Amino acid sequence: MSDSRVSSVIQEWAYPGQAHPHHVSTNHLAQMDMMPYSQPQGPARGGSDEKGAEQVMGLSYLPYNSSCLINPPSVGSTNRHQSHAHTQQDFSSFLLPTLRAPVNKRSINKNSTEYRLRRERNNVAVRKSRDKARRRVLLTQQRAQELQEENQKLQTRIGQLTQEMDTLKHILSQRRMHAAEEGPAESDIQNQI
Amino acid sequence: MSDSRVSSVIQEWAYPGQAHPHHVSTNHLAQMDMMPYSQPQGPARGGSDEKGAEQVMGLSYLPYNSSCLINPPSVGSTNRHQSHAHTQQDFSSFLLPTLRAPVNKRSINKNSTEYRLRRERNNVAVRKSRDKARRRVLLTQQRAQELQEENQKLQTRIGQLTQEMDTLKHILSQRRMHAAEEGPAESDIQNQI
DNA sequence: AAGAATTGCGCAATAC
DNA sequence: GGTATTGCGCAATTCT
Repeated sequence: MSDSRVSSVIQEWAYPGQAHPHHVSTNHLAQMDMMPYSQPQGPARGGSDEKGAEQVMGLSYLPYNSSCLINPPSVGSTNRHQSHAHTQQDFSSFLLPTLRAPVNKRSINKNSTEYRLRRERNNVAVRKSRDKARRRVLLTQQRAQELQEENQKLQTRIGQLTQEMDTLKHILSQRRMHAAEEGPAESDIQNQI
Repeated sequence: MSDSRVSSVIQEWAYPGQAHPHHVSTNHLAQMDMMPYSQPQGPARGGSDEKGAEQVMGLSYLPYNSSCLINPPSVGSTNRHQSHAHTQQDFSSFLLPTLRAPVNKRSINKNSTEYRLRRERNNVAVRKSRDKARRRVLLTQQRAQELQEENQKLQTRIGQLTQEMDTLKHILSQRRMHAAEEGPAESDIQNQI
């Protein structure tokens, strides 16, 4: 509920090599709801795996967290992602110094194993969280459905009871009249109801 | 419910110019729920605008839809996105011909105005759709809440009616006894209820 | 202080 | 053809 996320303003700086992949989408056919959200092992989880992408970076442009990319030549991509490519694009070395805006920030090496690990862990968490959300929504819908049905039944029940009440009251009033004719006394009905 | 999306296997082919940006995120502070999902005009919608990015491309490697990128020199970015940069990166012209794998597919120029237009329209649609989904979920939650409350009231009402019924029945049985003492007759109560 | 959980976003595939 | 949905990964934040 507290979404004060200032949103990310990512600036592409690498003048020439500025592209930064991203997407590297994978197959995600298995929606398995039972799976413990294991890391999408190589070809697992989808089918063919993803690749791609080594981006020079995407730095955010925010006051509290703008990141510059210092894409070091460490092209040794060890992750299934960004398997190939990025053979040349370190323009950053001479381009960014000029264009790069918030040069003062933490640099994140998107090729580092640590980065990939964090990303992968987050991806797992994201999938888990979304599954959870989906289930929650479904449960809420079901609950609403059930409540609606129960409501219907209760309404019906109330209708029946009300009718019975009317009948009884009618009968009682009749009785009272009869009783009055014979001998005016015992007027407890009015008081009791 | 029919999510047969085979997932996308995006292959980065541009040997050298292969990077493809992506992200270019913008500030999205305004979550405005009233806005008609207008295209994120320049600085509008967030604050600072996004830029960046022209990637050489990312082609999918699927049987039914693998796309190659034929990033033509048409670097003339006209969109607010990728405002600057992409001043030179047409490696594709001489690199892809060699490495490009599934050369037989539709080529998508990610720098084309048409592509950006489509993307932007889709982004708008996505935002709209998600807002709608969010509202739907909220409504369902509210409805469940209301139904729950109404249910409570109905239950209470039924409790009251039931009790009154019992009282009336009790009174009637008393009366009947009295009536029986005086003169056994008119036994309509049992039949009427 | 660090990792997990959330959430907005854009992309691409696909449903409509 | 175009919009609407949906899964996904990223990054910023929040929660623990």
